[in-house]
Amino acid sequence: METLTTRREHNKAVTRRSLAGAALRLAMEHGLDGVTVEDIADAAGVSRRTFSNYFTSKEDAVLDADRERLRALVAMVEARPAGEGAWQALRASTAELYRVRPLPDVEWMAQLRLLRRHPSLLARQAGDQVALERDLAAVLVLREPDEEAARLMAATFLTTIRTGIALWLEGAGAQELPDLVDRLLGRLQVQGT
Amino acid sequence: METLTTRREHNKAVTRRSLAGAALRLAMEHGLDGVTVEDIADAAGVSRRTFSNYFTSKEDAVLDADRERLRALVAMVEARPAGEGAWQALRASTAELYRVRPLPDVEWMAQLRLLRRHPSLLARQAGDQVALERDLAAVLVLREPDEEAARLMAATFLTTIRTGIALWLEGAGAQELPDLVDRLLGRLQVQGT
DNA sequence: GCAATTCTTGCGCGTCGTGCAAGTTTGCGC
DNA sequence: GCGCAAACTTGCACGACGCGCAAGAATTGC
Repeated sequence: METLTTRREHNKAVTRRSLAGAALRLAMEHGLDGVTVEDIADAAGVSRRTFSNYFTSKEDAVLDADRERLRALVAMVEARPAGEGAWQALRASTAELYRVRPLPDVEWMAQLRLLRRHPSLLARQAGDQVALERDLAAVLVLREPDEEAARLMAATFLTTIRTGIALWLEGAGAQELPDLVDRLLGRLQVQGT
Repeated sequence: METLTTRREHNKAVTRRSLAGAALRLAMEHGLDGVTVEDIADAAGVSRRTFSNYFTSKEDAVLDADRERLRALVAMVEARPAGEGAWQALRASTAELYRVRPLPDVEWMAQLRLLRRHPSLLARQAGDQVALERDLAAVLVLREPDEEAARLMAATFLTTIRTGIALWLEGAGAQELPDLVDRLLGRLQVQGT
């Protein structure tokens, strides 16, 4: 059993996962405001100072998995067949994401729901997405040469994802999230060129 | 010259405007990180504690005018002719907003540009918009009965506004912001029902 | 004018983010 | 293995922040 990467990178990845995991777990258990950075650091077995070396805030840590998911999505879009149109590539990648990396079990999601209502998390999530818009647009521009259109697509696409999650969290959750998101994506049309 | 509202409401409004104005001015002058809440409070002639009675953070205060603008926009959408479709009402209201409340002068905007690059402001702005999505969707639902579609429209509309501003800030600013935003809105189509 | 409501202020406390410097771990060439 | 350099962790210290609380000041309505 060898580490594929160097020991350093491996250790860092472990610490990061440990911190993000502890942040999410503790926040779901005690509420976001019921947890301090120190609690998270303790649970991960590192100092408060080290926490700050990885994340700038609790919110940052809690949403780490989310960001990682989105980055994976961008990579999937990039890997779609060359001929495929921009919006189609986005839709297909989204479906692929839910297939390849399904959501955790139901009661876990139930707790996550409560957590996600927290305003500072919503704000942070929105901010993260804004930061990703450029990267996504850069990938899209290969399929949609008009930069303005690519940028608009990236932004509205990410917002649609977020809206889908929001609706799903608000609703009884009767329907599956992937179906809901796909339906929303189908309603949207961004004209290029 | 009588105050139209009660003295209390008037005083509060004055203090709020004073704080928000000082926050924006000082932030443009020294950068967001170069200003403390205390600085802002001093400039507005109130205590640090009182600042917190109005705003929860610097970012909150700096973006106050922005939020107010958006709330005015929602009111405009509500006031559009009854027969008008949802998206059309949004587009028309946006144009109206730029007509009724034009942007301040050029050099003021130039400084604002620098300020707006600050990540914590972008995040906060995005968060503010998310908070407004519900209100906007509630107004839209009169014109677009499908709640899901109304919500999606609200979200993508606000994102388009934000994207327009972002593109405008990044670009040389050669074109007028209202034109840019309107063009983006024209590219987008949200299917109802 | 007076009592009730609302707003301001100062104080205190726990938390947060970060620069810094000392200590520890890891990587790598020899 | 050995030892040096780079990278990472940690504790410390500091300014700043957000907010609960209670006392004082302003405003309201009667």
